[in-house]
Amino acid sequence: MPASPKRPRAAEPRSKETDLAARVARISSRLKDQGLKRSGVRDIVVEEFLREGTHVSIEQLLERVRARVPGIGYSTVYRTLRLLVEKGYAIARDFGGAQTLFEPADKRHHDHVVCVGCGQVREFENRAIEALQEKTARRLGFRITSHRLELYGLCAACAAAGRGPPAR
Amino acid sequence: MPASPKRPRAAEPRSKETDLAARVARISSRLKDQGLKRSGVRDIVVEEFLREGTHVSIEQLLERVRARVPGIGYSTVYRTLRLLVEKGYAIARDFGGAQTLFEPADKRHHDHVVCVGCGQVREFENRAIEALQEKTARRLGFRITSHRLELYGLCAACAAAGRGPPAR
DNA sequence: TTTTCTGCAAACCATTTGCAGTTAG
DNA sequence: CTAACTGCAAATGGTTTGCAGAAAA
Repeated sequence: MPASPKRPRAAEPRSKETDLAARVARISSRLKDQGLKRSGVRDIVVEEFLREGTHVSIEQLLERVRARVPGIGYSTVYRTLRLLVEKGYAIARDFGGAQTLFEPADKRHHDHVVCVGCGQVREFENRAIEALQEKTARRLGFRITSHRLELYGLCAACAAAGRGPPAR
Repeated sequence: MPASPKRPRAAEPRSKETDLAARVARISSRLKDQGLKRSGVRDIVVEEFLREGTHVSIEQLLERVRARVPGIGYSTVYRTLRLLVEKGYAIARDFGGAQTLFEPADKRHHDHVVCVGCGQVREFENRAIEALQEKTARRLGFRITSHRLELYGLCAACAAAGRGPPAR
């Protein structure tokens, strides 16, 4: 018989796309459980949002979605993202720029380093810092529910190029 | 002779007001050195801003200044605060609320704990956290120029009262 | 059918800016 | 006089909302 494609022994390796579709379906179905109606347009927004994976602006997202749903308007993207944030599927981040950036909520907790030269955002995680935050807050009588830690500076490339913050 | 008021032996204790006036004068004079013109209205805005000392919104500040300069408009306060920020006399903070809050820049560096129940903002300083931030950033190839650390949670009073974040 | 979703245009809201008159140097 | 300052009203720009028609349950 002709050589059939080898498959890795453990689990069928779901393709990125299959995986994406599954995540979209899961969210869509949970929303339906809450009385909302399924919508093709919304599914596409959610899919493109999840595909992006990190720190998208409404505008960037709109652009990507427009490629598939030419007539879609700003409001739908705004409304969908607000819904995702409300339901806990997305996190809204404000890094000081004009617009809000969004990222999927199903990632590990992390903080951000932002390059003031090129605007790139990198993530990091530091248990020691978190622990100190907790301790500090407790000392002040606060019970912390969330925090925000952002480091601003120049990435290696920008520092080498002598680039600085965008002209003011 | 009648008992004259005792004065502490070291230095004449400048009153809060005298001190305030001096700080205003110093800023005003430095601004003049840079080609700007002195202005009574601006001096008052600066004075009320410094008197407040922490985390004022434009609106709060406008209210205080209006008590002394009834006809003053929003734009003047906005322009003055922007000037103070540009020249390094004020720091603009965005704690997630609608409006920007301002605080004098001549304070020690510090971070903030914000109560999501009552909105109060407390300051703290933690060298250990700062050091870890530096180290973390360096590991990622970044040279940090500034950072932002905010802890959000409930203060003791709000926790006791079972208060939560403002109704959504 | 009934309710949610969607696109469009208008509304919002904090902040900025253009303009014409006022004031400091 | 000249350039900076001020109040006002209009403009900005990201985000939200009201409305009427389209689509899902």
